[in-house]
Amino acid sequence: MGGQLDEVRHGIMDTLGRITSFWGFSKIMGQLYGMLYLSAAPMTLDDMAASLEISKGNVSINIRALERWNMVRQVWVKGDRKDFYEAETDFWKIIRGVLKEREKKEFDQALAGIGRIRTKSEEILKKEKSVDTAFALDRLKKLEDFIKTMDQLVGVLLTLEDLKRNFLGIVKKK
Amino acid sequence: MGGQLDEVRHGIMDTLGRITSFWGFSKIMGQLYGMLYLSAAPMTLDDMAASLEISKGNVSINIRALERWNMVRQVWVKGDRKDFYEAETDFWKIIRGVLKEREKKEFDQALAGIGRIRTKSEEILKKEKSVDTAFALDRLKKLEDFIKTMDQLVGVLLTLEDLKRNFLGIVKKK
DNA sequence: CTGTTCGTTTAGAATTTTCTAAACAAACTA
DNA sequence: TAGTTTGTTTAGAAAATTCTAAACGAACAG
Repeated sequence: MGGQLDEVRHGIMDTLGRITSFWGFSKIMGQLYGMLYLSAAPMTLDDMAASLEISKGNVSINIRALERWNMVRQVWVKGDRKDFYEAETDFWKIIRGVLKEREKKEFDQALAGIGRIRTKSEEILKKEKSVDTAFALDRLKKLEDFIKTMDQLVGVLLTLEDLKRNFLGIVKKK
Repeated sequence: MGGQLDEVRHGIMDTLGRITSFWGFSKIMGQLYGMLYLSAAPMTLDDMAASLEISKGNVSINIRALERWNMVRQVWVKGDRKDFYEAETDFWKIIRGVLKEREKKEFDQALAGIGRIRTKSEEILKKEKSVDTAFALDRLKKLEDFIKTMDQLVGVLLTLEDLKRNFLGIVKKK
C-alpha cells in the first residue's frame, strides 16, 4: 500500500526535522510533527515508533515536548485504550506560543543580566575613576538599549497578536 | 589591577555566552565577542586564550567564526606582528547579516523542500485517486503557503533594510 | 641559513547529548 | 485476583560535539 505516498511522508519528515533542528528543538520533534501533520487519522506512540524506527521511549519524551509547545494534542479514540495524537495545524498559534514562552523569556533574562552588570560598573565608576571602566560602561549602556529595544519589539508583537485574537474572539461570539 | 572590572567582564561574557548559545552559535563565540566588546584596546589570540582559560586553537576557530559573521574584525597594530581583533559595535548590521546569510537561506531551502514534496504528491494524485493522498496534498499546500509567507517576510525585511542603508549612504555622501 | 614567533590544523581525549532496552507503574481485562 | 496492555522513567550504550596539546608551516629576525 501507498509506497508512493510514503516517499512524500519521508520528505516532509526530513524537511520538518531540519526546521525544528534549526530552531533549537530536536530533530525527532519535527519528524513526529510532520508525520502527524500529513496523517488523516490520529496516531499512537507505537505507530510512530514503528514508522520512524525509533524506540517507544524516545517517541514518548519527544511527543511530550511537542505537547508542551502546543504543536500536538492528544485525542481520545472511542474503544481504544491507547493515547492518540494529532497535529495542531494553526502555525501562527504555534509561533506565538513559542515566542511567548521561549523567546520572550530569553530576552527578559538577557536584559536583566545586562542591567545588573551595568549597575555594577556604575558603582565601580563612582568609587574609582578609571578610563577602562568608563569605556566599558558606555558600551554596556548601548548594549542594554539595544536589547531593551528587541525585548520591547517582541513584547509589542505579542500584545498585538493578543489584541487581534481577543477582538476576533468577540466578533465570532455571534 | 581592576579586580572589580573583571567581575563586569565575567558578567558580560556569561550573558553573551548564553545569547549566542541560544541562537545556535557556540557559547565561546559569545564570550569572545563580549570580551572584545568591553575592551578599549584590540586583543590578540593569546590575550583572549589566557583570559578565558581555553586553548589558543579553540580561540582561533571561534574567532574565525565571529569574523565570518562580521561580528569581529581584524585590526593591524603598528610594530606588532600579532593579529589583533576588535568587536563590530553595530548590532543592527550584525543581525541583518545573520538574517541574510543564515535565516533567509534556511527559509529558502525549506520552501524548496516543501515545493518538491507537494509537486510529487500532485503527480501521485493524478495517477491514482486516493483519499489519503488528497488529504496530505491539502495540508502540504497550507504548509507551503505559510512558509512562503515567512520567507517573503524575511525578504521584505532585508529589502527594507537595504533601501534604508543605501538611502542613508547617499545622504551622507555630502 | 638558523631561531623564534605566530596562526592554523589535527588526532585523539573529554564532555555532552541522544538513544535504546529493560524495568517499572498504572490502568485495564477476564 | 492474576495477567495484559499501556506510557514513562532510567541506566548505560552510542553518537555527536567540543576541546586541548602537539605538530605544522609560514613569516620574520638575527
